[in-house]
Amino acid sequence: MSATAPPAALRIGELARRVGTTPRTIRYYEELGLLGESGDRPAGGHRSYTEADVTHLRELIRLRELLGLSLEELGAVIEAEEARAMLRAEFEGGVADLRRLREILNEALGHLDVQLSLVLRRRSELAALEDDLQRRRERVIKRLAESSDAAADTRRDR
Amino acid sequence: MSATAPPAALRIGELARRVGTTPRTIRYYEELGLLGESGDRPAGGHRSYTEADVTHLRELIRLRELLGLSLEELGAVIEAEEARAMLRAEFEGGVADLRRLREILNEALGHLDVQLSLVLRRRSELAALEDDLQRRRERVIKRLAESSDAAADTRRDR
DNA sequence: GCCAAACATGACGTTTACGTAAACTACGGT
DNA sequence: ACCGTAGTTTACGTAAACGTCATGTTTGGC
Repeated sequence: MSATAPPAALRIGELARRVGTTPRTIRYYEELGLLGESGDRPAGGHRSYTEADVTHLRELIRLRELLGLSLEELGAVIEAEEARAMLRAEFEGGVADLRRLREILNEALGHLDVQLSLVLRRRSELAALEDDLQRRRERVIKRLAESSDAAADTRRDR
Repeated sequence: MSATAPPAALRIGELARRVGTTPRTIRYYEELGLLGESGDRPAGGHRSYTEADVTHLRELIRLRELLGLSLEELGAVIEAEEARAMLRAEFEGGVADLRRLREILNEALGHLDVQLSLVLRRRSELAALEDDLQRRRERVIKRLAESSDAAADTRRDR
């Protein structure tokens, strides 16, 4: 009996269903290097994924959709995740030196900051758009009110 | 001398430069029906645009980029602008009836609301993403601090 | 050990959103 | 009237991001 429940390995179809995409897309992303090559696979054997892969892939899709990044840009951006994986891998089998740890953490921090800056820019652009739309909406409403007044005048006049 | 300054007609190259795109793209958009067909053109004659077209095209590009809409979806969404144009056209040559006016205004309002709802959804999704990133950032920073403490311990121990 | 369902691996097809080249034409200035 | 620059149409090309077979292989269950 293990202390933590087994990760319950997923196959590509399940993973696809879980994140709302298709197996083909997942293989494509792997081909582009956006998803770790699933370690060692018997060459022809089925790909196997963990719960962590689910969140990772969801994250990829989220960045793609919300920031409008191309898959290539995405690859450049998500090296933060790789740093995290690297960290986990290095500490999996025992202790590692602190110097290396802080190196990795700093790298991850840099990548997170890049992503945050992208998000902030988008956010402000969206806010500007929203303001414009809101202003236009007000103007339309004002004109509707005016037209209503005019109609009232007409009724009064006749 | 006219009361208002002449609209200073633009040709396709200038328009493209102004909005940061290419003539090809503009013709393509026209082909898809996203840009009014420039009224009557001598069949082979140059396309002519006004300052209003500049803002209109900018708006299209903005919606496309920020909301991640396909050109087809865009076409469905921007009928608000067409309503506005219709209104302007109908009132250009004189008076029109109030019933029709309010009809058009209500239509425009509906389309604006659709756009606003799209923007709001995006906005909240982006906010969620930002929160996640921020949280992760905090965690990394905390771990960096911890590693700094550990380093201090090491120095003290030796 | 067998079998159906799911997966693997090419390879080619498809859609979207334009780019690019060719051959011809229109416009504005001198 | 001429001429260079920019524009027109038509058509084919293309990069990105997958979809869609076809064919063979794995896996989990009985």
